[in-house]
Amino acid sequence: MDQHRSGCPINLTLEILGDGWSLIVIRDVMFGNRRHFRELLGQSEEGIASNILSARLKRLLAEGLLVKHPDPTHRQKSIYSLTEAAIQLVPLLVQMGAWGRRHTPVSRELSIRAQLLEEGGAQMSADFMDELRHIHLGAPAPEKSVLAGLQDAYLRVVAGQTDVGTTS
Amino acid sequence: MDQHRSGCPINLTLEILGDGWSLIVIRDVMFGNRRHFRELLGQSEEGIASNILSARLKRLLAEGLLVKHPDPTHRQKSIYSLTEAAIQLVPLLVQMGAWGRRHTPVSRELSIRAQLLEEGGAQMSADFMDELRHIHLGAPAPEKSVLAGLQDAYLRVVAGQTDVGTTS
DNA sequence: GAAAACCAGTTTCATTTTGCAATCAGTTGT
DNA sequence: ACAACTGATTGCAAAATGAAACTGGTTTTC
Repeated sequence: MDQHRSGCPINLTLEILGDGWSLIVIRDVMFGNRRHFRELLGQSEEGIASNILSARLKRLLAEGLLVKHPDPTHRQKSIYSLTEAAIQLVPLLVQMGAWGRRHTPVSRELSIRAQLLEEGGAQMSADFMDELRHIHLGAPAPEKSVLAGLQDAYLRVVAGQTDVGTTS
Repeated sequence: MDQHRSGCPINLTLEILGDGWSLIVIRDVMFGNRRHFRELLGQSEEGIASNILSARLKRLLAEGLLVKHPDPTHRQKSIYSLTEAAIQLVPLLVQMGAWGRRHTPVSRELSIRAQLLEEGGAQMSADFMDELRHIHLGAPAPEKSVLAGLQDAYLRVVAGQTDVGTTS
């Protein structure tokens, strides 16, 4: 947090998230529920290097988008959690997914979640954010799990079924 | 366009726009209606360097987010226009502005546009996109100009009036 | 209780990208 | 002819990235 290029909200958001990896990390914590260093390192589609992941986690902690807690089951492990600021990135990520689905060569398996979130509209995003507040901030659990529904749809697509999301 | 890291829509969007300057350039073309190299170079709040601007314009042309036309008034000048793909970034930029306004130290003058677009909702974004299609793609002109409204509000804030956007 | 596997990073080093200032050649106005 | 302006390019130092090996510690396995 030295000096800012300008006070424009788009610029300031870009100064925090405007690189190739920060939002990937947040995406994996948010949608993949990856909470440890090794989970983020190994199970990522994109294959982030350990030094880059380390640097990004450090920066996201400093920027207040993530919080680190010790893991009771393993003295060396830390559990990374989203903060409210990161949870409020949901609509932005939904828009990124929607744009990517329309203008880039996405794969079907990896875009089904984006499709469902786009079709689910603001209500679904709000429900998802409530669920994230439960998972990461300890808020009361919502009745239904958006995340489970997204994961179900993903697994169905991976399994080869193609009639997902067609609101017939 | 060599190899992609993954087929995830968020990742693919990040591969195109995940740097500190690309969205700044698009923002200036979109909201500031800067259409020439020099306009983008000199009148930007953030002070982009000429080699970076040159590289970014080249990449945005290659990615299909901008299009370049010769300027009839000057043989060396080019007019940069947004493509439909870039115009569809409006909701994303609105979300970036909304998040930035909530979680970064924005300045009042530079965030009034973001505030109005956020308050205007999906309808205002759609109207704005129609206006951009008129300006950049030659589509028929809409009745009312969103851009003029945003600029008005900006100038009112700069002039010192503080009762803008308070939906009393 | 020793060995193996796992953990969160760090170190090293080559390559690439940025940031900044100076420069460039072509174009236009005077 | 000449100065100002056009969209860039060049040179160079600093920073960021990427891949792999490595570290110090922890837990599991045999």
